[in-house]
Amino acid sequence: MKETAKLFKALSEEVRLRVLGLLCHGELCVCDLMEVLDLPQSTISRHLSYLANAGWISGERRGVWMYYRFREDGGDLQQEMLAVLSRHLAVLPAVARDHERLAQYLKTRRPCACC
Amino acid sequence: MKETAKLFKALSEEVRLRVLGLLCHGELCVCDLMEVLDLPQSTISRHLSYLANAGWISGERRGVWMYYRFREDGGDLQQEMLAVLSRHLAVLPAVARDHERLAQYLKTRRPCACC
DNA sequence: GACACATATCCGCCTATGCGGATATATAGT
DNA sequence: ACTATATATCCGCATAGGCGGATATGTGTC
Repeated sequence: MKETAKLFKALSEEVRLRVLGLLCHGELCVCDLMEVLDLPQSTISRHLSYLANAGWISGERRGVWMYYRFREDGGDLQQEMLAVLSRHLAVLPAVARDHERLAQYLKTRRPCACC
Repeated sequence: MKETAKLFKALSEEVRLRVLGLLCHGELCVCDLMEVLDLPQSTISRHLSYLANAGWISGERRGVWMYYRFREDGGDLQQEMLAVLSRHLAVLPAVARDHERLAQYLKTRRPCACC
C-alpha cells in the first residue's frame, strides 16, 4: 500500500513527468537531461533519485556518466501504469516540446566514449 | 501537464487510496467512510475534497448526506488509470480488509431516508 | 597525485499538505 | 425558531518535499 502510494507520488510532479517522457525515447544521462530540460544539475539529479527510489527507473554507471532508463522488472501495477502513462505523456504539449529539443540536442551532442 | 500531475498526486496518499478502493463498490457518504476507515470526520472530508478537486470523484447532496462516487466524465488518462487502479487496489491487503469492514457495516447501517 | 568533468548530496529557505479538535454551515424534523 | 445530524472549513502544528547554489564524491586522463 505504501509502495503503491509511493509509485504515484513519484508521478505527481511536473519535472519528473517530463523526465519520464524523455526516457520513453531510451536511456539518458544527467547532463543530457540538464541540457534538454534547461534545469540545474542538482534539480535533475534529485528528481532522478526520487524516481529511482520509487522504483520507476534505474541508473547504470558507464565511465563518468550515469545512464538512467525505465526498469523492466517492476510489478504488475507498474508495468500497466507505464503503458498508460507513456501513451499519455506523448500527447502533452510540454512533453512534445521536450522531444523536439531532445532530437535537436542529439544531433549536436559531442561524441561520447561509451556509446 | 499540471492536471496530469494533480491526478497522480491525489493517488499518492494511503487514506485516499483506501477511500477509492471503497468507492469501487459504489457511492458512499462521509459518515459511511468514517465508520469503515475509523478516521475522524475532518480527515475524511478533507481527503474527499482533495479527490474531488483533482477530478477523481464528485459529490451529490441528498438531504443531509453527501454521496461521493467516481466521475465517469474524466479524460482518457483518467479512465484508463481507473481501470488499472481498481484492479490493483482490490489486490492490496489493506483494501481487502476495508471491503470486509464495509460489508459488515452495511448489514447494520441504520435505515437511510434517501436510498 | 593533480586536474577536469559528471554526478550526488548538503544546505537554508519556502510552500504544500498531513493531522485532528474546534467551529461554522446546511438540512430535516418538530 | 430550536434542535439534531451531517458535512465543510478553520486552526495550529509537524513533516515532506520543491528549489538552486555550494560542496563532496567518483571517475578518467595526464
